[in-house]
Amino acid sequence: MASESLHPVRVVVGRTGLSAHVLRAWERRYGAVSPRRTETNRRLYSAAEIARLCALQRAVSQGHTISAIANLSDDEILALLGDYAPNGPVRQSENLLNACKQAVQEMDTSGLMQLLESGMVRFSQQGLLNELIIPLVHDIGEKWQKGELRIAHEHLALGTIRTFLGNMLRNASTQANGPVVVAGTLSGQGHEIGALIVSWLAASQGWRPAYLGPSLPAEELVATAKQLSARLIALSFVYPGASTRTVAQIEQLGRLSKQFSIPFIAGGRAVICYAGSIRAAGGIVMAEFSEFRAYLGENT
Amino acid sequence: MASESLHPVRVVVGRTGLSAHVLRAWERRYGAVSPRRTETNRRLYSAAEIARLCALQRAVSQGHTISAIANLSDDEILALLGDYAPNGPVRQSENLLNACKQAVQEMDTSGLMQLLESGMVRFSQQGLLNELIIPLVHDIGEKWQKGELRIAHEHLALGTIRTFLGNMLRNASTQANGPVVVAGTLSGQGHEIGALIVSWLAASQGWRPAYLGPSLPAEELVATAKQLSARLIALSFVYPGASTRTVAQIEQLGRLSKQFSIPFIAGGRAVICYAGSIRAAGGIVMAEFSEFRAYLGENT
DNA sequence: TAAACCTAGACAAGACCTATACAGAGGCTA
DNA sequence: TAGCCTCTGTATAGGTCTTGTCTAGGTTTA
Repeated sequence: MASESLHPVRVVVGRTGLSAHVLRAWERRYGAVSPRRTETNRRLYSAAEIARLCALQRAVSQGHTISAIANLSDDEILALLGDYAPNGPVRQSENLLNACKQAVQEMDTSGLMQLLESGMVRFSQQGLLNELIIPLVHDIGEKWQKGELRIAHEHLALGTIRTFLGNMLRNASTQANGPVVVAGTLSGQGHEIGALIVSWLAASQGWRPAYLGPSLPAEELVATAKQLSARLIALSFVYPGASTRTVAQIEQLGRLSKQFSIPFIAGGRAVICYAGSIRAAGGIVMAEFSEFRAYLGENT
Repeated sequence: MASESLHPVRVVVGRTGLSAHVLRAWERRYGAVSPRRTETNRRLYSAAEIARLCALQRAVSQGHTISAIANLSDDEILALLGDYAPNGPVRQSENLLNACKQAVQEMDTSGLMQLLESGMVRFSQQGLLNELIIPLVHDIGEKWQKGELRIAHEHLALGTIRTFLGNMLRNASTQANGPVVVAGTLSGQGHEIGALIVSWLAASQGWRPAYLGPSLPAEELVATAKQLSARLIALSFVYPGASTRTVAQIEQLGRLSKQFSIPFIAGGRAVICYAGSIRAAGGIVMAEFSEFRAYLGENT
């Protein structure tokens, strides 16, 4: 097979933060890596070698001596760093979740994104949602309310998760002729993660989601649903307190939904606060994503 | 096959930002492209060749050496850039911007995403911003104000663009030791595209952006900047009208910015409305992304 | 005729290589 | 405690390779 991507030394310097001198010293003295060479003897590092160097550097900064660890296997280095548990999947998910929480605390967005992506590889969709993303989002919400995280932590983390989910949504294979579901949140509900998850779930069940984002008036949701001949409108509620504004929006949505006979369905952490209004307006209340998944499966 | 559009060298210079000298050197020394010639020996570049040159340029700016990558296939170059190769043939539309506008009108998010991605292949970063994304966002804003688009169109389109930019940001290679810039918008400024673009530009100039998303109080921005030892705070203003709330936030930011001596810089469509307050608070006003890029380059 | 474009060749900055030296931190021994 | 050793990041010297830029001189275009 042809060349996997190979990188000159300056890329490695930039990505690892190690100086070129150190890179050469580690190679010469301890054989930490063995990069290939060009015909003219320039080093060419593979992505795996760069990752290894990053791991080595982290281990060194944690107090290990380079001479002692330079010739360990990749797995051993990762084990040293503690973020890789060769045990059962339970441990793994716990570790991953904790690592994510720590990344949030440290405002390390690229680290968080990497962890999410590694979760994508390690879990099924359902597992990823139930064991990583949802607990993480809940944890962030709670810590924020308790004042343990600043607003900035929350924004940084949710922004990263948003990008991650947006990606998942984009890469989910969409059926060309699947039924359309319009997803979003009502005016005043500014939290979009739930609606994104819903869109992603729908896409993975063969529906075609139209993700409208947060804070939309009821008319807009319905008008869009009409234009796209949607078979369903899905909403997410996160802010509790049953604000009158939100209730009014729900009532209006109920009227329009009947008029054009497009059913709507509601979920999210705060959906129970609005359950009465939603049922009265003719909507379906779902407490769990799994119920939503089942609903989608039955009505494809 | 009828005449596909062929472009003289000056067009290529404009679109790629490479000098004519460099274009010829890459061709002569590494065979990066093989443009056709007129009868009088002038070079004529195809759209595909221009795209290839853009991709090569991006790869070089990420640290690859031109000699090593000039003779890779198009797909290999894209793989190097971390973008996945488009599975289908790239839609050949002479005017990408119009196609995007139409996709917005038709609420075709996946079409819009595809178009944005093909733009990524076809333009340099600069070209993509100036010729596609910024005009598109402006167009959406204008049509929305005129009532030609519904809110839902706007949300759908901006959500897609958000995901796209979030991706660009993620894939931009980050320097391990680059200076940190905190990017976001102040409370009341809910439009995040500008701040995302800023983060992306910063990342591509060797900075490490912390993208905080929209609507943050000044204290949060500064506290985050302090925690991350940021060298700069970058803001985006989109809503005009000089609301007193925003002005108050700017003033507070000015105070905190002085206190901790972290400079701040502001851009965005509505920045002129606030230029007075910003300058009074000690901030730098930038009307164009190119100025911002220059600032970043000088202060790395 | 001025500006744009072409070829061919030259040049200089700087990126990268090897080899060697050096100095501070820490540990071990007497 | 002094003396000595190892470990490890950093610096220097001197060479090669890479690559953007420039020059010189000719041709085409507007």
